[in-house]
Amino acid sequence: MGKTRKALKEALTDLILEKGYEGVTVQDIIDRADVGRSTFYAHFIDKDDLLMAILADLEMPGLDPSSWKPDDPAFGWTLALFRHFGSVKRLFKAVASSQSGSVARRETTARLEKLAQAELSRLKAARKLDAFRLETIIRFVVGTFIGFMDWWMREENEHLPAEQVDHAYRSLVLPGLANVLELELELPKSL
Amino acid sequence: MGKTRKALKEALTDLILEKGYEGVTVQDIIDRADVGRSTFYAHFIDKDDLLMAILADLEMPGLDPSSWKPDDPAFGWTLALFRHFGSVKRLFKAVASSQSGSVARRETTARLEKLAQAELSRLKAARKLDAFRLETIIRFVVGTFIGFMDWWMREENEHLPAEQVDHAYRSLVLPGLANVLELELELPKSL
DNA sequence: TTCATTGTTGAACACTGTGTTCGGTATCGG
DNA sequence: CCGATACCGAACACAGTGTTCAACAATGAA
Repeated sequence: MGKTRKALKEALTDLILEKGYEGVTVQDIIDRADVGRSTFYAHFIDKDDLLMAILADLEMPGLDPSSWKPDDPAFGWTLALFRHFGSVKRLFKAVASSQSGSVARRETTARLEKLAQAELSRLKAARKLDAFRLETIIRFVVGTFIGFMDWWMREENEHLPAEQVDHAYRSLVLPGLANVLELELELPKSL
Repeated sequence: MGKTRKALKEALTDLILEKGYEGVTVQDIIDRADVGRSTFYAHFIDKDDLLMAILADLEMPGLDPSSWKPDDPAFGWTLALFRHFGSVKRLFKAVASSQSGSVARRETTARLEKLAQAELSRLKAARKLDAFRLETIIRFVVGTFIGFMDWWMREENEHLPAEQVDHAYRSLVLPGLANVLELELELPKSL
């Protein structure tokens, strides 16, 4: 299992939440994990590498597009995503919040873009739109999703249930999608 | 006028565009600006301070809420904003893109949030919504705006006219606003 | 038990970058 | 010409990174 690796991951996770990714030094990490300096470098190339290892623990199970049915509601999986990230809040905050290294954030964004990509082709949106417009839309869907996650992870909003966050997300984002995709989507009212 | 200050600002602007904010060292800056090390620190506290000085050159003239009329169209100022940032593209890319220090980005976000704040109170949205919902909406408006700027500033999209970017922005963002604010807005179709 | 393997340790080191200090030089208005 | 101000650059102390190495500990198979 790797006791040392685990200790290092937990140490970095804690430290990021305490003082932000940039502010954490390798010395801080090995002190917290009670591990020798050379041991750190025996396991990870550098701080970024350790962060990516933590990111790997943030898998998105059951959210792969292959399980979607053709007649599922459009973007019906957003609630599942919010729920999942909510259940590993600590990890997500450490790894993908604006406080963290941009490496991990880019990785997360890239993964979500694949999801959105798959969804749009399932909806046959590609028929009406060129690649350029598709990319714009994907960036919009993912950018706003991460924006909402950031906002949710702020201390004042942590207590909100995933349902409410998802509802807010859908109220603000789906109307725009319906507009440009010329689709009828079930729109949540108000906020 | 400050010849040295100007040289330093231009040096950092260039260097950020070449290799990203994080990758630029003080040594790089003073070499490029052809300025002594101690001179740098005589003018600026550190790299972040210099970045903030560049940010100050990115003023948003004529975009202050005090000039708005009560019957202006809702969010009618977005095009002016896109145009303005487009006209100082280099500066904006250096200072507020995802490549740059998060300090300047936060500053920019904060300024835009004030704009959005003012717009929402002009629209009397505050009557229907509590502070919590208002904040959510403001974050949405500003987050998406910066997202579109980021996307516009990418090399492949640089050539796009501000009008097209604004149109895409409005098509995707305004419908959501109309939905939650229960307002009728002029919605641009398609993309 | 013995032995080899594998993981761990911490000190020492070279290196890069930061921010300060200080004596000396250039420039320019009055 | 004087003096103020701006600039220069070498030297320094400091913090952090990533590497190396000889020694030590733990484990498990024969």
